[in-house]
Amino acid sequence: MFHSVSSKVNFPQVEENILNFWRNNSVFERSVESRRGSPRFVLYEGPPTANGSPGIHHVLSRVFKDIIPRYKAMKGYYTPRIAGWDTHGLPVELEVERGLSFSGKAQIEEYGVDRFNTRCRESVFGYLKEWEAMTERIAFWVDLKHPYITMDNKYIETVWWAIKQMWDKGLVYQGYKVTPHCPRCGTSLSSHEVALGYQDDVEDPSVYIKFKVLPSLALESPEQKKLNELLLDKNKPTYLLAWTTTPWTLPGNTALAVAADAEYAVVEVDDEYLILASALLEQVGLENYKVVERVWGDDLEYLEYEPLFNPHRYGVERRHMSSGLPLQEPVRDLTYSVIDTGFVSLEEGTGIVHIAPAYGEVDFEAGLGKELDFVHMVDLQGIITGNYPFSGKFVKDADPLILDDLKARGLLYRSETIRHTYPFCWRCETPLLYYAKQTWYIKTTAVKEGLIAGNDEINWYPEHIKYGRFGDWLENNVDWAFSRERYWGTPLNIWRCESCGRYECIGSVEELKGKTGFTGLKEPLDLHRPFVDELTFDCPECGAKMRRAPEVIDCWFDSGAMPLAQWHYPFENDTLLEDGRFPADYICEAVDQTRGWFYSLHAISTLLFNHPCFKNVICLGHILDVKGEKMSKAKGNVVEPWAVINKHGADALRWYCFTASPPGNVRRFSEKSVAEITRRFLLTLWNVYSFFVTYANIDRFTPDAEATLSFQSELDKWIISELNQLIIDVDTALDGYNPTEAGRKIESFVNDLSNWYVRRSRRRFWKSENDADKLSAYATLYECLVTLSKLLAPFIPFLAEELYQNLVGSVFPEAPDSVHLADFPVSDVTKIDKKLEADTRLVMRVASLGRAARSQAGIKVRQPLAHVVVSVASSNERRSLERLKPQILEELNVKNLEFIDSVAELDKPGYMVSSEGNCAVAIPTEISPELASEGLAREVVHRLQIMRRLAGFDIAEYIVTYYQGEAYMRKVMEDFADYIKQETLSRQLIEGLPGEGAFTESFKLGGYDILLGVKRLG
RNA sequence: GGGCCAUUAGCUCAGUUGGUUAGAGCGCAGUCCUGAUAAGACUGAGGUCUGUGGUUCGAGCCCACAAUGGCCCA
Repeated sequence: MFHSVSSKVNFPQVEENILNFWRNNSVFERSVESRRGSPRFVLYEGPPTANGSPGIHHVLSRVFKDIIPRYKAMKGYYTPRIAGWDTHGLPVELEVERGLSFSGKAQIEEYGVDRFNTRCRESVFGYLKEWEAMTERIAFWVDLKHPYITMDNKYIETVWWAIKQMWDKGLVYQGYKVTPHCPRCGTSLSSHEVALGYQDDVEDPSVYIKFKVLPSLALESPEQKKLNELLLDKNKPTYLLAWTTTPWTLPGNTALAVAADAEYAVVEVDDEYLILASALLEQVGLENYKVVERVWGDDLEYLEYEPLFNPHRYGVERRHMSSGLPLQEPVRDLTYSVIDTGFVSLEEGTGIVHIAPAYGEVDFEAGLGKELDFVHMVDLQGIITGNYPFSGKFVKDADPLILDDLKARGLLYRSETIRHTYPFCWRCETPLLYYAKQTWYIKTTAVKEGLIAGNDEINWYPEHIKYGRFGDWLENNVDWAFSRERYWGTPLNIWRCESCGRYECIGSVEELKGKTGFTGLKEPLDLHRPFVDELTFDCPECGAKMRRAPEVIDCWFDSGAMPLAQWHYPFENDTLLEDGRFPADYICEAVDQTRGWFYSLHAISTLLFNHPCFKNVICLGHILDVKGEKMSKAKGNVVEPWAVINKHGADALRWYCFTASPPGNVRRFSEKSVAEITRRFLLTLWNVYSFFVTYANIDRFTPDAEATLSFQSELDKWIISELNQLIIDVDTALDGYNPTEAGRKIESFVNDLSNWYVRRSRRRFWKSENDADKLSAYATLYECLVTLSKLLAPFIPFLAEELYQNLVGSVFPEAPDSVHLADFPVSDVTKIDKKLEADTRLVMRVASLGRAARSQAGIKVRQPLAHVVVSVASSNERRSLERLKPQILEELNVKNLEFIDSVAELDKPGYMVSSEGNCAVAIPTEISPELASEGLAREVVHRLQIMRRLAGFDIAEYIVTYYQGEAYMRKVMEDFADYIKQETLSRQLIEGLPGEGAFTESFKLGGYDILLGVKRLG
């Protein structure tokens, strides 16, 4: 006996019970261990940070991470899955800073790095319990008891090892480079972080500045000489007109750039001359002034001008951009010159570009190329240094003061504002400053070819990411700025000699401890700041003290090193690269990880081994709200996963994730869709299951593993054929990392099973004799349900388990006690009959048309008709229908099936035709008295069935039926007595008043009055 | 400014290598069926397949350009 199954079901409750079963019986662990020794299938879990509640998008990625390993396990692979937690980085620090109401690094230092990092350490697991609960509840099977954690000493040590490998290959360098810098967080941002924070429509100054040109002796060409004559005119000074949107960089100006091959005009404006590109005269509004001279850009080269702010006058250092940036002596009458560069735009501005090497990437490059001066007058907090009138101000606040100063000196030609796109810090929304400073880099550009070649071997789903978003990113690779001037992170493992400046990279704790003069160690060892900062040793060159560089490393490096660091490679598990644990077969994250984790994994793996570390990747689209807008706390449109799970269950949410839309697309999430999934799919499946169990128990059906289904009807053969085809389809789709297609195929099968197989087989299940046909029906439906439970196990592990345990567990004690320990079904291709499948589709079509004809004629299906007339495209189809004739007769409640050659023959009085394409079906509209009586008998049966249910009788319970009515009705009751008795499980039909305790009702059927009563037997 | 993705019924989505009259589910209106009943069937309304060109005997599908939305980059 199966345990009884109500058609009413509370999925979340069923799921909770199954969770308990899995927990109490270590089913996950056993599902892994039972396949030990088989080939491995490796999933890398991209570590989330548990310092906030998991969102619906985390559910999406976690169920996609789950389904493939579950499938592979059932296919026999050994597939341990290790959880991981990302614990370092700016997001964590910012969360802690927020909690402490800090506004910058100074407060952290004051508070103490020790205490601050302790807070970070606590914060990263603030929501661990909730993450673990959610992970378990949605049945993401992963080993939560032994996770890798990026802040563990062992994890850090592997990261150190990895950096040391790169160091030894000469791939780590310290560059004086302009990087996007967040003045609030006090650190550089990597290019992928910058990408997160662009804002449109930012209002900034748009100003035109005049740079006073000085006469020169060095000018030689005729044009230059003419120019010089103008410059010698003491009454009319000459200015180069330049344009900028960042006035605060003007004190750092050390050159002006022109385009050598562009034409420039000298315009006489009132009592001064202005120089700018001819092409931009109109745009700047100078087209109506007199052009006194036209020259080429290269004539302007080497022209000297007065700096707007002589750095020496304002107490700011001036360095020279030759090797080592040597400090320059004060010069009273400092001049700068015009240079030619390739990047001067003639689309906007003036065609003369202000160059401040400290504050722009191209400016810096130009500075290196032309050996310009380097003037840096802003500190790391974005505050102007020196003794300018605007010193001490934040750069953006200094902008208007700088402009006032220039205006007072007559050097501001025009001041406006523009709206453009500007990058902001993705965490704290402070405008980023492009800022020259020393940063540690990994020379990823050295392995660019390897990155691209490695990508060729990776399967991306969807495919377009491969050579689209990811491929483009690799093609445009720049070196990885991987150091951060922060506190909570893997400390950079580079030590520097205080005296001679020698650097050394340390690759392990052992190596560090073995250094001559090593000191500062406190037990227990904690590799984090500030303790690691205390670890010093002697410089092997000069004997002075070696101190650690103050930076920590980008947390993306942490997570990207997980293939090795989760195993503490190479300090432990040194066979990792050969024993199948590397590379991963599968990873899965959302599309924002293209430049995040996907990249850091790929880069580190390529740098170390010149080999990709993942073979297949599903790249998920983002989840939007029901209106297609991004979910955000501010908008209040964030969907809380627990609410959905508690109401509809995890399986419903999982099935939604897999089948609702292609995984790579953006998806609009609504709870309504999950509710629809439940109705459309889960309840349909449940109803079939409940139907089966109800009747199987009545008939004491016991499946026999050895039995051959030799008595199968055409209907049975058909659904078994569809089932075996389904196994192939699902297997193929999952093997190709396409759960969506696989799930949709299952949906379609369940629909056929419910709405054709079960509907057409119902009478076979409730007829009284236990004959071969009935057994065949049970065995067939049983096989479908058991196979479905296995096919569905990776998708909806709870419901699959419920089906399996009841259908298999209660009958076959020797079978695995969980569907997740079972093997994936194998298709028996000999049972696939394509002809029968096509023929059955045709029958369905004819039945559908027949019902349509009945509907149009207004004749109930309950009313039997003499025949149905069908016209089909070919004699083949006619033969097919002949073969499956019983299905049509029963479905349409007709006595006979007739064929005609052409639709035209049907178009006559007395018939109602319905057609589609080459197929037409007609029913007679005349009903003989005999058929009318039979129809009435069926009507009586129908009413009695409803009464049985209303009276609360059991499905299999026998009753006595009473009736009283007009003569015609009495005759119907007598003529069809056997039929009525059989259908309604009535032992007797008694004419007369219903007995004591009977449930009675009276009806008017076909115009005749009748009183009916039903009563339990004794 | 550049790149990628999407755009098919009110909503969510299918739509094979280009080939009859573009489909499903939900929702809506109506009818039916029902011992799976918190299901099911049928009918109806609802589509210029985002637009404009092009290739072709034939385009929802291929090409070009554009629009809208989303994402990424500068």
